[in-house]
Amino acid sequence: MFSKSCEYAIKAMIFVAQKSKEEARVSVKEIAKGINAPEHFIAKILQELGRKNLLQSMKGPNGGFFMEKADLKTSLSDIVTAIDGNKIYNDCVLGLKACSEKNPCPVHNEYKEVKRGLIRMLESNTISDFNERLNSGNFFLKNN
Amino acid sequence: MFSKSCEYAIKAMIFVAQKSKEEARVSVKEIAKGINAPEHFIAKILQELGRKNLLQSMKGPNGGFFMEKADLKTSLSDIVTAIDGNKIYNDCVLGLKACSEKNPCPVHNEYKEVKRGLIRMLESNTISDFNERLNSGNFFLKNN
DNA sequence: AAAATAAAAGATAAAAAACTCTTTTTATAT
DNA sequence: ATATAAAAAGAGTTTTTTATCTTTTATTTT
Repeated sequence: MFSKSCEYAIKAMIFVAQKSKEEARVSVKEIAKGINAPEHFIAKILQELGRKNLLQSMKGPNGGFFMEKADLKTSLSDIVTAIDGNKIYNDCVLGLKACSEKNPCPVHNEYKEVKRGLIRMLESNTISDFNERLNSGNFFLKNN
Repeated sequence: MFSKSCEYAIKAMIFVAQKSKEEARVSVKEIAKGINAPEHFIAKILQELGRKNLLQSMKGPNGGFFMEKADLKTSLSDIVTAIDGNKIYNDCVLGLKACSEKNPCPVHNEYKEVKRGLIRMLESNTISDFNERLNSGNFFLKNN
């Protein structure tokens, strides 16, 4: 569904959001540990998320990654698009370049419904939604 | 969504089904050309589909791939599972091994609905459905 | 100003996926 | 029987993705 990078990105965004409640900054090391991701790899992803302005960062002592209030409005779709591009929106399930509404592949119409549901899900779920869920204690991000 | 191999597999299955209406056998070369797939690569995939008994093959002159009536009942799900395994059924969207109904990740419940739709789609669409659609002339498999 | 800390950037390495080439096996036709 | 055709199998190669290591730049603290 998503690339590994994208999975990490989503987890990292949620993790940073959780941690930056009390104005704290989170280092790459903490994030990597917190979401079981390879440190230097997640660093690259965080850089990209920063470039795309989905979260903020500061260098130097007491630096790290953090979120402003606006960043909490980021949707899953924003993250997925930032890291994996918009192939979920555009590409044919069978990888046919010519596939379209007017020239549909045999799976097109059936997949359209699934895709609609997926996109709706991606666009309606935001980081602050996830935050609330985690705060409730009924959801988890840890892998073990 | 699916691996490249899996996309090819689906296209190949549909292509062979189309061609084996009149008892004909189709060579790897024809299939490769017909679905714009690299010849030796699709050959491997066809081998695997054969091993899993989703289609039939014969060696030698006038040999090639073909389908028996029963093979037309193959669902998209059968093909996807044969090539990509059942990660669509089992894996967490965020790649969390510990994610489950009892221990859900923040995306779990929302994704569950999407997944349900996807699986329904995969299981209810068969090769013969695609065949009929292609026969109607309103659907296409060619890439250009 | 100097030392320390942490992200940014760049370069390299390992693993997986996609693709290619060669040889072997099996069936058919002559 | 022999030659031929086509898949099966095996052994690479290339490309992409994932992961690691090193150097540079920015910020803070002393």
